[in-house]
Amino acid sequence: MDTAKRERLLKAAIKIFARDGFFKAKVEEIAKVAGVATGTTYLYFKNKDDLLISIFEEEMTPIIEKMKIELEKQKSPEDKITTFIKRHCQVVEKNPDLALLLEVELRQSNKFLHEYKGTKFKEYLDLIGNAFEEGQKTGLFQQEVHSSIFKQLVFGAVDQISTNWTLSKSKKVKLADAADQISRVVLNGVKN
Amino acid sequence: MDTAKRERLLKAAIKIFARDGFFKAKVEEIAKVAGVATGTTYLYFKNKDDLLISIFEEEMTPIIEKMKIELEKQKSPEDKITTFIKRHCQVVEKNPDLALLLEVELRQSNKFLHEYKGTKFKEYLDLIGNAFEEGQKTGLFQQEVHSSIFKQLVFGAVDQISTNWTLSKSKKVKLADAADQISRVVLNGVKN
DNA sequence: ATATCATTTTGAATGAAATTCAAAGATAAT
DNA sequence: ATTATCTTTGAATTTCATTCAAAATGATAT
Repeated sequence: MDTAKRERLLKAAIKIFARDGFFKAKVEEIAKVAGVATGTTYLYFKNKDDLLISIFEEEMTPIIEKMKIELEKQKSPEDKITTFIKRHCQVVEKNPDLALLLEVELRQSNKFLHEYKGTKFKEYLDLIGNAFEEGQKTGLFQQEVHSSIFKQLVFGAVDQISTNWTLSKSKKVKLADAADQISRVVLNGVKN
Repeated sequence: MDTAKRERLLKAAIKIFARDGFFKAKVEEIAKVAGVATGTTYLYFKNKDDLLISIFEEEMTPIIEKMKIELEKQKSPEDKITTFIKRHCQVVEKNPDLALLLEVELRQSNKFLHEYKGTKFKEYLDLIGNAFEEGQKTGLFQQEVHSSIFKQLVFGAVDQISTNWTLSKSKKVKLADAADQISRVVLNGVKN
């Protein structure tokens, strides 16, 4: 098992999937970009789907870990939520190819790879949910809003805005500004 | 141009796309369900992507029209936004197959994401954006939040929550309750 | 260093599905 | 009824994902 070759294939796949979309992307081209023959791809990955799943597994894990560490540094639930939104946007800004892929394929995953992907994505969402519940316990946030609604509301908002930013050509709006506005609205919206 | 035949193809496509997913669905089977030969599909639609985009266009148009009429009845910007969220959720609840198709499969189409970005979707988003700007003018809503951020925030939140509801098996949470909570958070979040 | 065996890589062959298009069928006009 | 035009057909073509027999590379023993 040549780890470097596997890594080259993963990076090439991120690039090509982001550019062409998962279904239009040609395995032949991913192999070419990685500098191997078409068939070699199938020595390192079961098939095209497995290539996508491996990207989730291997690229998402460290991102979630870093996010967890960052949130633990924040003392107040408010700061945790602000930090989550800000850092999510920073990750998107820094890895537009990966972001586009995760953003767009996530829904498909929700449908087809539900069993596999469920835990990883849930883990990410729960970072928001847990911070919110903590804030509810201390009386900072309203009791009337359910945490499972709040976490999806925040993720949905951030995801929509950052996906749109990634796809837009101009990039005249800074994503960090958008992050500030999202934080302002959602926190103001649930504070007592 | 045989309108009835075109309509039969569209309805067949909604059925088969919803059952098998866009990429697993075979054009041959859509044609069979519609009672025409495979090639006939290509006389009415440019290709498989165009079939999906046409579903979006033609099913979305009456939905947007009804939403517009409903919003015009509301006097305050606040009521317009609450109504938008509530009615979006009602439409999703009433047409789960179509909703799933628009929410999940549409995003898989490269054409939709990169090339199409149609006016229809913008039109829908602007219903939120316009209500928000109206509220800003009358001093009801904060000036610091930009309408293009607000409209995407609201749509992203509603879409995330309703997509998740559609995909979830249990359906124990009522989507109408979720809609109330979303309205509460986003309006409370931007009010002066 | 050479022969033998094992592992990895290759890219042409296979199969499945989207798309095309020449021929067949239907409709209208004279 | 015959010719011209327009529509539909489905087999042929094209485009990929995936497979696999052969070639290349590497490891081990003599």
